[in-house]
Amino acid sequence: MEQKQRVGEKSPQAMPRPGGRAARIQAAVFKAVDELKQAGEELTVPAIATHAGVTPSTIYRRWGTLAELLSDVAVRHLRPDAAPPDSGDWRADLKGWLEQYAEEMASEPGRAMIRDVLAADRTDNACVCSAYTGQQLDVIRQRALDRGDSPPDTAVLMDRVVAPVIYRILFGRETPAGEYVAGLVAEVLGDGEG
Amino acid sequence: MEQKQRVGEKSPQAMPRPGGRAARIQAAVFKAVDELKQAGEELTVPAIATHAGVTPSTIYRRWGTLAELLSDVAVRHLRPDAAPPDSGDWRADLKGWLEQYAEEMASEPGRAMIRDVLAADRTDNACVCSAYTGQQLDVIRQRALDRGDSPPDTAVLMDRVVAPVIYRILFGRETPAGEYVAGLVAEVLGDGEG
DNA sequence: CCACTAAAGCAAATAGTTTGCTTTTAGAGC
DNA sequence: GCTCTAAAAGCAAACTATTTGCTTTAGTGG
Repeated sequence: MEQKQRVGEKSPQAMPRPGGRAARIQAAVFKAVDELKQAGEELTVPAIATHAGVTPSTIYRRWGTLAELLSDVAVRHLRPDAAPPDSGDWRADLKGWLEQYAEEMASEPGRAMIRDVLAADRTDNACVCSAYTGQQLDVIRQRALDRGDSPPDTAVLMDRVVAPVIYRILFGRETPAGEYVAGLVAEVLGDGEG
Repeated sequence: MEQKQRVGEKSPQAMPRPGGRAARIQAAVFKAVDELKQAGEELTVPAIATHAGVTPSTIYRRWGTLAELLSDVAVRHLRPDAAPPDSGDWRADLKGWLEQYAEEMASEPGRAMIRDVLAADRTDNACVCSAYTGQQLDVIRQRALDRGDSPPDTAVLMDRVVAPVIYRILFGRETPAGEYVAGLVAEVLGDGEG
């Protein structure tokens, strides 16, 4: 018989058997990570396992390493929960969105999440993460297109605006300020089209 | 007598007592890391210690964690060993330098080094790493200035050319190709001035 | 040359990880 | 709905890595 495969979610962390238990345990473990992080506890696999009411070996067998688990937790939080606000002025929306994005990513939790995503051996989470960003930009661009405007390509926005912000967060001594971010947007809008 | 402080190197890894032994052991450990990596061995602290003829506790006390050690090893390799070649045409030099930089960073060893640098808790190594890049760019810019030309600011080059390359390496599904890199340079040179 | 101290060695204790085996449970076919 | 199957969880015993207290070594300054 052929595969029926009605996968409930296409979330990170492929679940070859999407029955209730797998999901329940995954949720418990993710919650445990969040709660321990919140509480400022040491994030170790045994600690997470205990807090989640699960055996360490369960975590090791599902995720392999702590880094992979933390990476999955991070992408989860990096998934945007809403489309960028729509003010009717897509340039302003772009600027606003980027300012918020930069602030969020430059914050300590934000930086930690990026670090966690990148620390995993598996590279997919990083791609997913940047795909989320691209999708947000696409939403803003689509609104511009709908109004007959011609916004820069998503790839251009990623290169000119997202990449510099992330680069500075990862490699810079000080975190990118709002003024700097606004400058990036102004530039890409300024020379992308008259 | 005042401090004589003939510090052999001002390398990363502050050495409060620059006597011969500290340096010898550091070198032995770094070499051990390189050799084990080369040999495809599992990179663990005990393995490195054994290979370096040193106790694990020495490594733990000096570096704290494997991640910190690997980070220090990585910056060491990321330090440029020579100034960018000088062809007399700084635009060509810039393009050539970036192409080589991108290729090096996008290679498996290159990616691993960036990962290692970013994985450390201490954030200084990442800054040092980007400072190296800035210095290389400065050399090229200085040549342009010496000829009365007006190259883009280093910060602009970092944002427009280095950041996108690194972003794509870290977050992208496929590695930035030479054509793409050349395009970035062309753009920044194209609209930075005339 | 001696005293002083930072750093290394050593080894025991602790903590984290892996693994073989057993048990549970979701899903498929009847 | 009931059984069968196999993926995934539990358990516990190795195993490996990390931490730590104490001792020893070796640069540095007197």
